[in-house]
Amino acid sequence: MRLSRYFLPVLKETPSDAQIASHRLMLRAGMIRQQAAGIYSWLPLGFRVLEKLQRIVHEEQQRAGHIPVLMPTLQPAELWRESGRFDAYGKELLRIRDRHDRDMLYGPTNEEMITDIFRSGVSSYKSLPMTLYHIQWKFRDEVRPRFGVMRGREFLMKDGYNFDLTYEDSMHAYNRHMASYLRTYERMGLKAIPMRADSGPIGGDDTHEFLVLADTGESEVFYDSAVTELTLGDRAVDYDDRAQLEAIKAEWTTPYARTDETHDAALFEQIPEDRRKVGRGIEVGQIFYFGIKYSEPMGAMVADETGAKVPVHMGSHGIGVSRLVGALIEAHHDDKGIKWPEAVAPFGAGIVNLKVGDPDVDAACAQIYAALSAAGVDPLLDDRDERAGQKFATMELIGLPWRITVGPRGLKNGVVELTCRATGESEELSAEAACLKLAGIFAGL
RNA sequence: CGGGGCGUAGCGUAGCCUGGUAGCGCGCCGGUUUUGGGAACCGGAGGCCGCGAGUUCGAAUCUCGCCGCCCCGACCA
Repeated sequence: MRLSRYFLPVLKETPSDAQIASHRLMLRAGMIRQQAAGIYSWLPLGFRVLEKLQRIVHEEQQRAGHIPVLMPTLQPAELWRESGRFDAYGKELLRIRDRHDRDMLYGPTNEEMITDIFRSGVSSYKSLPMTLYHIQWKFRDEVRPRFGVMRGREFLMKDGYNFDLTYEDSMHAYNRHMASYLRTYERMGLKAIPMRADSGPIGGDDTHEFLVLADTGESEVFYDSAVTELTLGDRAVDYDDRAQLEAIKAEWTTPYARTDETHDAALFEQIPEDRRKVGRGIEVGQIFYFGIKYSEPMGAMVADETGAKVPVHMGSHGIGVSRLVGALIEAHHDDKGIKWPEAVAPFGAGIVNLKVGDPDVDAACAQIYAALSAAGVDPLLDDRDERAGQKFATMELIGLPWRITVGPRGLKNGVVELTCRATGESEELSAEAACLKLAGIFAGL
């Protein structure tokens, strides 16, 4: 993309109603624009990040064998009356009436609807196990939205629902989600720690939430630092291997890690003192097992081997996709701006043309642009007629992981400058070498 | 939902107390000089001062009502 043809409304000054870093930076980098309290438009740069996150989530879900669907944002109240939640949910549920005076709602979650879909299409245990998921906008009419997209009223979420014949099968689905979530966050460049959690209004027995450590997090967290050392790395995960998934779950959930809701001071004290950590975290996902809470009242039954109709065991599992954008920035920024991990950066590299109009510089930039595009780096070329300082500041603000600076001075010596946003380190090398290096870095993503 | 605060140009703000031509910085447009870290100068465009009533000769300013937004707390993915 060429910056001169793009829409990137960056702000030099910070809008007054943004308190935390991610909110400030998202507004300043022209990623979002607020339309009402807790409701945002996603401008081109922000939309790119959101799409990259969605792609990773889709890939990892499908790798785990989960099946994508798409359910509507608006739901009929009838389904929620069946489960009893239409009246039980409280004011966070946005209720709407259509022209025929029918009660509708803007879905904050989809347990009822997915259960309805399941019961109308599945009647035998032979169809199990099955996990359906979608990525869709949700709405919770929070009393007090804040922190930009981290706690908006409208938010994009991946929510998945598993259907299994037995408790054991359902726990396998739980572990599958645990492992796939770990992979998902790791791919995004985040360290998310599963913590034992409260089940809240969705209800359920077994549940973990995934928290990204950040000073601005909304929850206080207590953990054994050993858990932050864990990494899935290149490990081959076989989602059908129950023993392996059980082991992964044990590995991540054995070290103490809890939010203040479930914190147990006595247990915490048993951790060696140098590993005992207290901090704050941003919740970016949660997995639940809730058994037959919905399948029984809503009649989601299958015939088992004996022909008896039994309610299916279910769980639901969410990843806060739009919130992740904020969490990523909280985890990766400095006083100059955002520092995107390569896998989720809106563009892989920025090419700064220091002398627009100079035939040699223009030609070199075009060449680099073509090479990076061909290599899948997805570059952003700053071909505006602006001063160097302004271009550098923009690149740093929007946080592209790599910057290639091309000017007459360097070209005279046959070099360009390659700068890493994360470390701030620069090196001079030929344009070809710079492109080759970036191609290598992005090849694995 | 309790407490506090704020709505003035795209963004940040002054003016409001004490009523009388709506100002500044950034950004934007044109020009000249500049050009490897947010340039300088000259010229310019852009405001129903959140909305509605009231008081007054006269309201951004005072009064009342409404709407919107933000912060702290409770709540929450």
